[in-house]
Amino acid sequence: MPPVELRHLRYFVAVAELLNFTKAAQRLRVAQPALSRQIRDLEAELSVPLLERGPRAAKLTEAGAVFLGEARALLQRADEAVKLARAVARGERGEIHVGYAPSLTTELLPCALHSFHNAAPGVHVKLHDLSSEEMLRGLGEARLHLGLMARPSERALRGLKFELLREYPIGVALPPRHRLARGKTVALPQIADEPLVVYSRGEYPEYHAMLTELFAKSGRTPRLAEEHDSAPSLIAAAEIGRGLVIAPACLGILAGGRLKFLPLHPPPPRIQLVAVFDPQRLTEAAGKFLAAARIAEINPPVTNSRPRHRPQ
Amino acid sequence: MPPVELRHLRYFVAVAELLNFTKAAQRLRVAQPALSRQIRDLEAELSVPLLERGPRAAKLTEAGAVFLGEARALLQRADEAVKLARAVARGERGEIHVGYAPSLTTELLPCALHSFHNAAPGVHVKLHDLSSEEMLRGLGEARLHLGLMARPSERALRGLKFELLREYPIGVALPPRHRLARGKTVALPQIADEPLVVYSRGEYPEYHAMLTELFAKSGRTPRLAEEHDSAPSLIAAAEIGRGLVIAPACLGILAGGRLKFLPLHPPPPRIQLVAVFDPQRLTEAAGKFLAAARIAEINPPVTNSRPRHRPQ
DNA sequence: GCGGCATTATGCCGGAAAGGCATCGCGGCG
DNA sequence: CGCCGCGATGCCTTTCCGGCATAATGCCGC
Repeated sequence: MPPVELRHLRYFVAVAELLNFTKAAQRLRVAQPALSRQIRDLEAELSVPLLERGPRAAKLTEAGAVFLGEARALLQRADEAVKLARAVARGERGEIHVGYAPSLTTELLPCALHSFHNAAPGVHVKLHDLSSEEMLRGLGEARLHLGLMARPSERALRGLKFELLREYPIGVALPPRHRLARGKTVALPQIADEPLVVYSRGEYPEYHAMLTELFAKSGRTPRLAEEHDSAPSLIAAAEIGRGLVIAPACLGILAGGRLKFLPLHPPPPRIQLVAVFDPQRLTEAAGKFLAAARIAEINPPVTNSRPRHRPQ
Repeated sequence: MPPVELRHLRYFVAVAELLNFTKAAQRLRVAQPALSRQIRDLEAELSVPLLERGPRAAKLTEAGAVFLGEARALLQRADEAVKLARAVARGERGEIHVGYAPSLTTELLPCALHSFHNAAPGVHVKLHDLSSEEMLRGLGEARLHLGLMARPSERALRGLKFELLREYPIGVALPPRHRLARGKTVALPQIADEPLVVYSRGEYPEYHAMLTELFAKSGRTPRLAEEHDSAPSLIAAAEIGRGLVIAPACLGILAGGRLKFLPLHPPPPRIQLVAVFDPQRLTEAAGKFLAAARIAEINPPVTNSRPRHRPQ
C-alpha cells in the first residue's frame, strides 16, 4: 500500500476548501480525474472516508473535518521547515558557539555581539569562557565555530586560520597613588623588584610565557606575589596594594578608574586579539559573527547602547 | 520543480540517523542509488546542502541538523494525523452534540454519559438544553447528532428515526401533607378543580398538548395556577402549596422526598423518552452514545459513581 | 606508493504511478 | 423528459521512482 504523501494532503485540502472536485482540480492545475483518484487513494490508505460525494457538492465527513485541520497544520509546518532550513543555510537562523578569553575580550565582545544581533537577529550565540587550549581543541573537534583569544603559535593552529581583530600594548596597572603612577610610561627595570599579582599559571599558561619572555630579555625573573584566576580579582588585589599587574591595555577597561595603566617602555610586542576558526567549515552565521567582530574593531566601542548583551 | 514529499523526509531521516547512505538504503529497503538521488532532489528543492558526503561517512550540515528535527516532528505528526482520522472514524475520538430535554432526562442522562465515557473516553460530548422543536431542527440541519426527548409526532420527524429508551407513567406530584397524598393513585376527577403549576406554554408546547388531551377525555379544562420554565422551580412551587404538578414519574427523581408522586388512575398513555437521530448520518460516536443510553436503560441507574458528569 | 575497501555518484532500463482526455453514470432542475 | 453539473471510469501518455551495473573517490594498510 503506497504511503501517504504531502501531495495527498495538498489535494485533500483543496477539495475540502472548495467542496468541489472540479474547481479544486482547476486550482491545483491538474485534471479532475487525477484529483479524484488521489483522494480515493488517500481514503483507501486511511481506510476512512473523508468526503461524501453528492451530485450537488461534496461534504466533509466528521473524520474529514478533523483530518483537514491536521493536514493544514502539517502542510504549513512543512513549509516552515523548508524556510527554516534555508534560513539556517543563509546564516539567518540557528546558533553558533563562540569561545572567548574573558579578560582580553571585554572591550570587543559586547560590540561584536551587538552588531551581530543587528546583522542576524535569529541566530543564538552561545558563549564559552575557555582557555586558549580548550578553544583550539573545541575548534578542532567542531564543537566551536569561533574562538576569540590571544594569537596562538603557528603550530598550535593545526590547520585553523585566524584573523587579527585588535592589538593591545603591554603595560603595568597600578593604584593611582603608587609611586610609579606619576610617569607616563614604565620601564622594565623600574618594576623588576616590585611584587606582581598575576594570572594563575594553570589557567593562563601563555600569559606566563609572555611574562617569562618579557623578563628574560633583561635577564631578570619576575617576582610573583599572588596568582588570581580572573581579571576582577586581579584588579582588586592590585588596588589594595598587593602588587602590580602586567597586562594588555584592555585590562584598564575592566579596572575603570581604580587602577592606572602605564604602557611599558620600550614597548614589547603588542598582544594580538584574534578570531580563530576552521576555514573548512566556517558556517554562514559564524562568518557573519566574524564580520561583526571586524566591524566592532573598526568602529570604536560605543559606551551607551550595549545593555542588551553581556557575556554569559 | 517537484515539491517536497514525505518520502523525502523519510529518506533523509534514515540517512541522517545512520549517517550512511548504504545502510539507510537497506533499512528503507530501496537501493542505494535511488536513495542518493532522492536526497539530492531534496537538497536541490531546498537549495540547501543537508549532508556532507565523506568517503568514510556522511555528516550533517548545520541546516541538515535543524532540518532533521523538523522532519522527524513532521513525520510523527503525519502519523498521528492518520491515527487520529482513523480513531474519529471508529468513533473513538471527536465530539458529538447531544440535545436533551432537561427534566425528562435527569434519570437517564447521567448514566448514559457515564457508560459512554467508559466506551469512548476520547469523545467529547457537547450537551445542549433544547426544546423538542429546536432539537428536531438541529437534527435536520446536522448540527446535532442525537436528541433525547419525548417521542415526537410522526410528521415532525421528517425522515428522522427514533429509538425508545424509557417510558414514564403520568402522575401527580404533590406535597406529602396534601389531602390527596394519602392514596396510592389519583383519578383525574379528584384534581379537576385543583390549581396546577405547569411548565410554561412557550417552552413546553407538547407538555400543554398532553395536558389538554388528558383533560379533554373527561370534558374538563385544567385550572392553571402558575407557569414555570424549569423543573426545580416547578417543584419548589408545588412544595409550598401553589398547586399540583402533572408530570411524568421521572420528576420524582428531581423532587427527592420533597414531593410525593402518585400515578394517575386509570393510567393515561405513558410518556416515551426516545433518542432521535438522522439514520443517514449516524456517526460511529453517536451510535456508541445511543448504545450507552440503551445500556443505561437496561441497567437501572446507579446512584453512586456519577459525579464525573453533569449537564452543561 | 599502491592496491584494496569502503563509500557515494552516474547511466541506463523497466515498471509503477500520476496526469490527461474522453466518456459514462447519476441526481436535480427546468 | 431532456439538460446540466458533478464525480467516476477506462485508456493512453508521461513522469519519475527504483533497481542493476558500474564508475569515481577518498582512506587505510602493507
